[in-house]
Amino acid sequence: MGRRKYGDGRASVRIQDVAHHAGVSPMTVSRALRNPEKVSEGLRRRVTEAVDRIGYLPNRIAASLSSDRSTVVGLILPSLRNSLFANTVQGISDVLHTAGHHLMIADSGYALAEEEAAIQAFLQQRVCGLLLHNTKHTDRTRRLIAQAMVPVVEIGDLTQHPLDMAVSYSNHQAAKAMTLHLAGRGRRRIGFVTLPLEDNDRSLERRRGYLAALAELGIEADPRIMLEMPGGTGAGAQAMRRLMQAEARLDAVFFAGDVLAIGAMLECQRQGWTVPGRVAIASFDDVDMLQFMNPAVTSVRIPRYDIGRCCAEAVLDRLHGRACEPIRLDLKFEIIQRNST
Amino acid sequence: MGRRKYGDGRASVRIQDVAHHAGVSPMTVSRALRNPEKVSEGLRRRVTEAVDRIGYLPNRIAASLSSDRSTVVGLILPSLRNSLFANTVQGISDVLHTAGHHLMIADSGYALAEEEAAIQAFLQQRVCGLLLHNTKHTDRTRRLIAQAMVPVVEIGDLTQHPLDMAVSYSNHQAAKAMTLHLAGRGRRRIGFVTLPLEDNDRSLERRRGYLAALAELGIEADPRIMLEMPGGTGAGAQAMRRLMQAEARLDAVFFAGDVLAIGAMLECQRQGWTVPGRVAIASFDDVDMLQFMNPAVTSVRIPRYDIGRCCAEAVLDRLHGRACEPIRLDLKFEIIQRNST
DNA sequence: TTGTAAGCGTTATCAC
DNA sequence: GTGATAACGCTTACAA
Repeated sequence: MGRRKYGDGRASVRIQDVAHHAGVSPMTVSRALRNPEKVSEGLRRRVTEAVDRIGYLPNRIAASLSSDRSTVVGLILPSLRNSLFANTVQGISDVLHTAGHHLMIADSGYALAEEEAAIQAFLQQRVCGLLLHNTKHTDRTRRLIAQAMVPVVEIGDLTQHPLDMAVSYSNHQAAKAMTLHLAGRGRRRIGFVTLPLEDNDRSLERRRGYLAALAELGIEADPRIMLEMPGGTGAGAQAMRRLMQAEARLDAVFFAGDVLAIGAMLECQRQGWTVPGRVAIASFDDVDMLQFMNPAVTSVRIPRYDIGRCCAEAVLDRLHGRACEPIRLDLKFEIIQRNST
Repeated sequence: MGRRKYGDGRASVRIQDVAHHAGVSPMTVSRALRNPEKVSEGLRRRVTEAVDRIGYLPNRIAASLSSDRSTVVGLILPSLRNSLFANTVQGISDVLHTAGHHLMIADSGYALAEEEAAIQAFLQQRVCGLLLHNTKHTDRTRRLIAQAMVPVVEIGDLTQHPLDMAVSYSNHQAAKAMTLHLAGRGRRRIGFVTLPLEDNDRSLERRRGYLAALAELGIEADPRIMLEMPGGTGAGAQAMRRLMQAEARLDAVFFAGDVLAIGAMLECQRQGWTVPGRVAIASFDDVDMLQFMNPAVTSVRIPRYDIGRCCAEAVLDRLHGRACEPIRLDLKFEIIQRNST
């Protein structure tokens, strides 16, 4: 036996209620709402009137179960606090919204195991697509995704071997390009400050890019001027002090994170180290702030919003049967040169 | 007749498949997974083994439909780009994650009609709770929510008359307190720069707070030194110039938005207007950056992360039958005084 | 163009 | 402690 016994009262209005009020069958209601053109005008009007009168809100849970189609896309970021991701999220949201889809968000706290848990949870919610910032994953994550038959886009780095699709830019190339830019401005002793490397493919790729540039330039990498720091303005300031102390001939620092760079700039002001006279400063991720610093800071600009748009579109394309083969889309980057270099 | 005809193959493994493999009924599988203690140890193990072997992921869509219980909370923000909200989102996510719940996000683009549409969409998804940054809503929004029987928390301002619950701080009191602080530092001609006011209850409350403080101080409000600006560092800089031009005796400016204040600070540096000598600067929303400016900027600190935690907890409490009466929780604010005032 | 019947994968209920 | 059965509210497939 079922429930609905002691007037336990589910609150919500069902399609059948609309059908009664409009004097039609539930199927006609369903059609009138989803394919109005497939229903005669009279019925169509009676249905929409009934819907308005009794306040019917179609139950998408039931629709999803029945049709085996979901409209929810899952996004997993390392952190929700990072304002850089905000642009990407907005791009995703804009595209999904236009298509009548929805967005679920989780964060992995920069932990692979948490990413795995979040993916499992999303698959249980039967999301119709998965957007992952990470490109490094646990084995079980790979297995889950292989089984799931759901489009997946990795967006944090243009990895060589995506799980499925990749829409991003090359952290490696970007970091290399910026290092070469500094060299092009006559700098030779170029420090490098990275965010934590553990399980972070983006940070690792950026460091690799920096090292690749040095190799190409025939400059030997000097571990004393390569720092791994936590995030935050304070960490940037501290890094700046430590580098200046470690190497008197230091003539440039490349910060692989915007907040670090800002902290470093402010520290230079405090210490009276002129930029770029005494030392050049370059940043990754072109936040608004950098161009308003004094001097304005040279930076790698990443098309974060576009990455969001394109990864969402990649999922939708797959769902709609357009563009069925896995894509690997490079949205590039730009070196924005300003007065700090 | 149903489907499952020409081997159209829904991919996913069902509870029944687990049941077969474990040699038990589907109900036992369901119980073993949700209430392990209600199943004998032997069956429990057989079930978990079967689950692992065939890679079963419970279908939460079906579970939700059957049990009329969802684990998804919907959050609607004016924008996803604003990094201030990021802290709140993280707080929400942390709490929901711990409780095994999930988060859907949408943005209203600061438009009431979009908020309404997002709420309708979320209700169709049968979210178990709704978190709204806005406190101003369309009539239809109010009707939708009244019908929905879902816990709702408004988090952008501690409104006097919440739809249901409110977890926030008083924008009015905060702006008033900061204005009084400036007066307490001997300032009399205090400019005020706000973000767009239209349909934005937070901005309106902040301006009301500013005006209330002036009234209390017996200072007449001067429209020439009250500006409404779009967001961004550039707008802050521009506002600063216009205010200095409009009123030579200007001795303080209160920016009701952190990015505006930063832009203004940078402009003061460029123009050689000493802070706080020539003019004091105060900000709303204590972002990291403000304390690293030179001089560090006095600001209202809002407990954004805690607001996120508490609003999520309010929803969960209601769902679990704890704390059934509507709460209105004031998380307060702090005036962080620094060298700019 | 409209309606009927079956079934989506789970859980609530009751019987054993 | 375990299982059979009937829903949950919708859509697919097919018949009229």
